Amino acid sequence: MGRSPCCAKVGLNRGPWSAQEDRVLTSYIKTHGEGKWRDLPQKAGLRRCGKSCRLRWLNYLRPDIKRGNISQEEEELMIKLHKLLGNRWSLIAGRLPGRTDNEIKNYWNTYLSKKFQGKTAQIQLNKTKNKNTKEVPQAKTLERTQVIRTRAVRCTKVVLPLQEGNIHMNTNNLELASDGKSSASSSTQRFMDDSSNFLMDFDIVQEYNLFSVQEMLQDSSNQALFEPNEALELQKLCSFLDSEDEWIKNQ
DNA sequence: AATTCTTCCAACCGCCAAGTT
DNA sequence: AAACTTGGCGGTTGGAAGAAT
Repeated sequence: MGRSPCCAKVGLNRGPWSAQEDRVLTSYIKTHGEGKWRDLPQKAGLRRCGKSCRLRWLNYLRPDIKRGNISQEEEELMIKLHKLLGNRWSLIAGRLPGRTDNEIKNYWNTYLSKKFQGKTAQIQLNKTKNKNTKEVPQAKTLERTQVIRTRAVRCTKVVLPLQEGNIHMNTNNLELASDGKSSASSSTQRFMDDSSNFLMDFDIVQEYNLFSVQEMLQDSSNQALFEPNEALELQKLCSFLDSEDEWIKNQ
């Protein structure tokens, strides 16, 4: 009973990957694509756990990965997103093209967390160290706001109907597409066709912090955080939740 | 030059939720 | 419905590399 291990761990390689292992994994994924991590090691001829293969590919071998030299712009974006989302590394990484959650997490824990120590409303930044001798701006301040709590889950099938003129509906009525296509209404289909799935990352039913989003959207310096269509969707979501609250109060 | 200390990050671990049987 | 599997996440750690003594 209980959770079985992802693989038999006996006789498997552990620790740093060799160049040969990297080549084997890269070659296999280029031919067969990602996924089926459990079976991959055996099929590819690697003496590694499937999880380890997945991690190595996602965090290091993927062709679209940028490594190192995090720019000032990326750092500022990281700080803003962390302020908004907290330790939701995968979500933050999703807003920083080419960066992985592991890299963001490491960068935060190594450099940025040291800047933002303390629990007061305003935090002095005084750490300047950076591996690449890049100077980090000093004496910045960061206002602490509540973060939007999201769930670290695969969230691919929750659809938020956000069309203009949306009627009131209880959150229990949020439409769930059973197969991602057949049950999608025109509004949900529109949403799924949208280039941005950003909003689907949030669990609005239980943990959405409306105030934080509204506050964030009102701050023009945060505009760069979102694509125009994403900002629009967030604003629609705020309006929708506002009207939803009103409607519930009136029942 | 040798030793100790510190920093950094790749990799591991356990947990959770979704998906499958 | 329950049991089990899979994929994904965030927290933590071990060891290599660099800095300090």
